[in-house]
Formats: sequence, structure tokens, C-alpha cells
Amino acid sequence: MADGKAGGTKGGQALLFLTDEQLRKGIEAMFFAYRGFTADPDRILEKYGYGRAHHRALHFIGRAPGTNVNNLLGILGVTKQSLNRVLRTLIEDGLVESRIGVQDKRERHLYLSETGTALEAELSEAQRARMRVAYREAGHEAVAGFRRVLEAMMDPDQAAYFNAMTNRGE
Amino acid sequence: MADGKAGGTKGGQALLFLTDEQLRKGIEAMFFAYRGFTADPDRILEKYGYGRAHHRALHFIGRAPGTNVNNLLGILGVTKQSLNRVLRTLIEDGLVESRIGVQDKRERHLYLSETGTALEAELSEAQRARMRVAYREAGHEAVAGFRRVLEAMMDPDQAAYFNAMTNRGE
DNA sequence: CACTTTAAGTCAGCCATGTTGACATTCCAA
DNA sequence: TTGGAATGTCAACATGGCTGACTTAAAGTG
Repeated sequence: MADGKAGGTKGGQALLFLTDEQLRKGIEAMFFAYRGFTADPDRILEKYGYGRAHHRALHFIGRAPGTNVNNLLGILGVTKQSLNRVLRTLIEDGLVESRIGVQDKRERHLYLSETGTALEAELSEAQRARMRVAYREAGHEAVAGFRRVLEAMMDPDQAAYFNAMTNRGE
Repeated sequence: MADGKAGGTKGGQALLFLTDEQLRKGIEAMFFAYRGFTADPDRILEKYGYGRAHHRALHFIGRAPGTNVNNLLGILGVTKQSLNRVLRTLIEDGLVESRIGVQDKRERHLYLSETGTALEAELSEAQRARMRVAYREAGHEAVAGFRRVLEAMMDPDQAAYFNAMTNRGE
């Protein structure tokens, strides 16, 4: 492990010899890329006085309309107090609607309002635009590889949420 | 842009048709993967009472020993006040050494001490281990694609730092 | 030499977002 | 009917961003 080399096989793939240096470059690539990844939404959010936490909530509510708070907590991996603070401002500002559950009245089902949908779309389009450019520059096969590595990097329970995410369209 | 499809060519690659849904999955993959990416170091840092900001400083000082504060500010993209707070504790705790420049005595050159090197190694190994597993699971070609997409996702000035990073070993 | 600029550090204060812990309310389900 | 789950809320605190103002020392420049 400490000798700077590692080999392995999987599914008939050729042996992979990875130096610590190659791994480090991957780590740094993640660091710098994630900054680029969040830069555009951050600029938009600033205009409205929101932060990344608001973006995440808007994204996943938009993604799974009618989701309840507990489910959102699992996806976002924060405490309910943290999420609640964000959710409260979004509801107060009329971006998110919280509807009491029909079957289970303890649950609140979350939906984006018209303005919430609009902001989510603005944020999402900015982020998709960057992703689109990166995908085009990198090419078709690179995209598949990108996704495979990212999935393998997730914690298993996180990956479960990821795969449970609406798979329509793919 | 809003019709959910986008095509493009680059360097003789086949046309890429990307639905908004595919782009969204990429966005979510980044979100979940980055969480996995930081999870192991975060657990280690907690033991020592440090945060992610300390990790980043340790990483890049270890990466470019003798770097000065200004350079580090550019890499990390934070204010000097933010960096200074982190750096001060690392110096007080004896993990980082700050040496006055020889040619330019205004500059401070930063080095990891023995204990600093040890902690950096512990953090780095944890992160490399996850990267190694992900790389092996995804396979050789996936790794190349992963790196290509990440590079294309960076802001240009960030990419410059990334490429200027010591390229030894690759 | 005098002046300006640069590198670094510091202080004070603000904000966003994470955490714990304690507690109230509602209400399903055994 | 009672226990526990889901939700919401309050208080308090930590981390790590930020701005603005200011100092010190050294380097560069007319």
C-alpha cells in the first residue's frame, strides 16, 4: 500500500497499475473540478441571497416532487435542524410548498412553487451548461468513464440514493 | 438549450446527444461522489480537531514544499484571512513550518514538519485508497475519461493551477 | 533618498451552514 | 390507549467562508 503501486483486475479489464502520483492527480482533479461545478450556481444564488444548501434542497425537491422531509434528510445527509432552517426560508419566500400528507398527516410533502421551479431551472441550466461543455470536450467514452468512476467513489448508502433517483430518460 | 437535447463535435469525436436527464445524472453523481471523496479524511480530521480547510492546506504544502502564502491563496481560492486562521493553528501545533524567504524576506515559505508529513500521509492514504478502489472498479479507460471530464469542468484559471501542479510521475 | 507597492499578518465583525441537546406537537399503529 | 415515529422549534455553539481597516517589513522605483 505504501510502495506507490497498486494493481488489480475486474471484469476482465487489463491490470491497472496506479502510482500514488496518478491517484493524487485524481484527487486534485476532483478538488478543482468541484469548484468549477459549483461556481455558476453560487453566482446565481448570491443574487437571491441564498446559499448552496438552498440549491441542494431545490434540486432534490424538483427532482422528486412530493418527497417528505425524512427522505430529503437521507439524500442530503444533514441534520433536520440544518435542513429545516433552509426549508423554512424557502417556504416563507414562496419557493417551496409544504403540504400535509393525506395518508400520514405527520408527513409534509414538498413541492416547488412556480417561482421555485423558475429558480431551480435557472440554477440547473447553468450547471447543465457547464456539464454539457465538459462532456462535449471530453467525448462520449470519457463521459461513460466519468460516471463509472464517480459511482464507484460513492459510499454504498449514498450510491443507493443515487440509483434510486428517478431513472426516467436514461 | 431548453429543449432537452444538445449535440456537438470535438476533435473528430462522434456527435454527442445529451438529454437534460443525462446531464442531471452527471450533476448528481458529482454531488454524491464528492461526499464519498471527503468522507474518509473528514473522519480522520475529526480525531485531531481539524477541518477540511486544514486538510487542503496540508495537501498543497506537502505537494509544493516551500510554496509561499500568496501562491497557496491562489490555489485554494480563499481570502488570506481565512487561510491565515488555518495556517496559524497548523504552525502553532507544529505541523507546518514557516520560514522567512532568503531572496525576498517578505515571503514566508511553508513546509510540513515531521508530524505534519505524518498527518498528511494518513489523510492522503485514506483518500488514495478510495480513489484506488474506484479506479479499479471502473477500469483503465474509465479513469482516462474521468480525468478528461473533470479537467474540462474546471474554470480556466483553476485548470492552470491544476496543470502547473508538479507533474512528476505521470 | 523618498515614495509606492507588495507580502504577510492581524483584529473585528458578519454570515451561512453544519452540529447537539432538549422539547412540543401530532397522530399512526400495535 | 399508549408508545413511538415524524416533524418542527429553540438555544447554543463551531467551522470556515467573507469584508474592511490597519500594521509591519521589505522590495522596487522615480
